[in-house]
Amino acid sequence: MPHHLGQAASCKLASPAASSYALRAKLRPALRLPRTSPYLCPVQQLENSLKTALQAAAQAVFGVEIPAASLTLQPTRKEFAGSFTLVTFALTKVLGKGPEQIGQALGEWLQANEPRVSGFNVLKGFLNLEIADAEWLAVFEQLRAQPATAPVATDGPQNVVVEYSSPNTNKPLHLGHLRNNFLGYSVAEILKATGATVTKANLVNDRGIHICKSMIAYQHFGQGETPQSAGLKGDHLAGKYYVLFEKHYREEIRQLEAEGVTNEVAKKSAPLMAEAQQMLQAWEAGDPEVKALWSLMNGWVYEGFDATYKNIGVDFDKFYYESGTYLLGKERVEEGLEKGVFFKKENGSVWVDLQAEGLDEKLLLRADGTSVYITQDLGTAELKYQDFGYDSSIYVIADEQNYHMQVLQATLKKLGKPYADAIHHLSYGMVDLPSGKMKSREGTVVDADELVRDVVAAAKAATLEKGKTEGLSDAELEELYHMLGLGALKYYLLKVDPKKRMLFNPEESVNLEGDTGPFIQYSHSRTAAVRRKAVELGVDETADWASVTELHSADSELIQELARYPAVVAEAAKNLSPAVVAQYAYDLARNYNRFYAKVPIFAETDLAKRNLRLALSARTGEQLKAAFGLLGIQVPERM
RNA sequence: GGUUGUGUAGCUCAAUUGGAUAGAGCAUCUGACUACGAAUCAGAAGGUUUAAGGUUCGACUCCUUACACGACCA
Repeated sequence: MPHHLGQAASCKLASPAASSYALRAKLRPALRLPRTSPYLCPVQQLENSLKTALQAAAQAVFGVEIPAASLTLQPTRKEFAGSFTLVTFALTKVLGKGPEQIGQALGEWLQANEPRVSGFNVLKGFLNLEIADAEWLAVFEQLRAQPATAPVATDGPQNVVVEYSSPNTNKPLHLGHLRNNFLGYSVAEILKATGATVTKANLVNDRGIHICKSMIAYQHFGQGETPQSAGLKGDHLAGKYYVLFEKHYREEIRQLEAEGVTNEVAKKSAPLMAEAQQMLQAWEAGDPEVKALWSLMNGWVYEGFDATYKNIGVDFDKFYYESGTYLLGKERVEEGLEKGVFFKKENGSVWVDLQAEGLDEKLLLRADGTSVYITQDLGTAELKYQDFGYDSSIYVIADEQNYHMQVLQATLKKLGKPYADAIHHLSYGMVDLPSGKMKSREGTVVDADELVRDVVAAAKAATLEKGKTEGLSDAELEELYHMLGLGALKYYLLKVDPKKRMLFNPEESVNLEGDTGPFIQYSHSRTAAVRRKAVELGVDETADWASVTELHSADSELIQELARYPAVVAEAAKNLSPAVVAQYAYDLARNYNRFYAKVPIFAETDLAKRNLRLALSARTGEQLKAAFGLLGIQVPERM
């Protein structure tokens, strides 16, 4: 490993040399391991027991056995009475009756024989079931038996590598990288919440023509400038020279064209580009002077990245560097030739034919023996498997590389790699601006560091305006502004389905009302205020509510929302979608605020009810914190 | 040209994977702070789900065709 990215680079999962792939393959013939049975959340358990009761009802009333799979139970829509709805259309054929008739008959039987069902109503083909308050109290008890952060067992993968961020070292991070970083971090945390072992990996693209461009420009115009002397973060300094290269390079092309050279030839023959190409060759040949400059500039960049990563709150367990892996793929190419799944053309270049897979012929190694992108990807995939023996390897990469990732997976399959099926491309859409696409050449790229500064400043201004932070120290205030600014930004980027292209509106991103991160952070700080007040009033925290028999609808609705959290985590993990968690956090916060406005807590005269509501409020706070933790967003005690 | 993704209120996003009258937020309008925190809550208005067919008890969701925008591959 040629470099270290500061503290973030602590590779606690560094692989022991003994863990060879061959050994692991023997130990692990199948990628999917047998699992403990998935954990069902209280709501799912209730649904299952309702299904069993419905089967019994069908048996008793119609004398027909219904498979559980044909019973579709869903949450009742808000405008109707009830909590669960059975769609009876699907049963008309099996039971030989009309949908209303079925609903009525099943409902009557349940109300008479199933104590959990306190009432029902039928509308067309929908049977709405009302659940007894005692059952909701039991559900809440069951939920509370586990802490909000308890792992949710699923039948998903248990040993996962999530590769994300993977920046180029010639310029600082921008808005697009932020979506990538937030997604990668969050998906890793969500998978951890299912009990999986997760390794966050970063494959740093530290070699190639792009960094040579920065280096050439630095040699020409740098005059020994350093991040310290320039007062610039290292990544921004490298970016400055990359821009300078492009500027002078364009100028050279223009001059050549003025002399009558065609654009195509000018691009290739411009002196600066020739120098950059030469430098790349010198680098590959190990030229000590070039390597020294490369180390120096990359070192600056890593310091800059390290600061940004720290600032935005993402981390990594393992760094890979292309300078260390780019040659590895050639072995895989040899392997493919030996196995006869790759072929050589007359000029010596190596290809794989993927037409049977609906793809194309793909170049794997150039005629001169130099590698292309996919060559190193083949090598890195193998290396990652040697290091971690994963049963799932997730690549967080923008959807412009969909084809590339398909080719990678298909090629690994051709090679007969057991881990080929474990590869998963988490493909996310690009981020657009109101002005259109981000284009680095047109200078419309939103810089990550600058953006973070802006959102934090906006959070600060709004917080000062509210003026509710009396008693916080200056340091605590700075922390709060940062928490709120980043909360707004992360939530904004994560609430959208990853696979969809999205629009970044700077004004909306710093908004803190409605469907925003700060709204949910505010809701959490409300639960914290309730807790403080309870302590202030000397309410016994262990006080129970055993005598409560009747609930307000706001109570039971909040319980129902709270109790589906484990199912939400499982779904988010299955779909690799932080948006599912974000949506849930918003729903829970809204539910809580409604509860807060509708029913009294401290003014409640029935002390058992008051105790229940305190417990509901506390649990809401824990789950908002847990859910936001999965998104990489912190929540404040007051704001 | 080939492959592929997307298209939902003025704008940004949802829709339990085929279920009820398609839901939220922003913006607009109206109400609620000497209530436990108004970064909140309650309400109004806003839709031929790009278009046309098809599949069935039922379609934003599945199929076909067209259109628009994007990405990738020559």
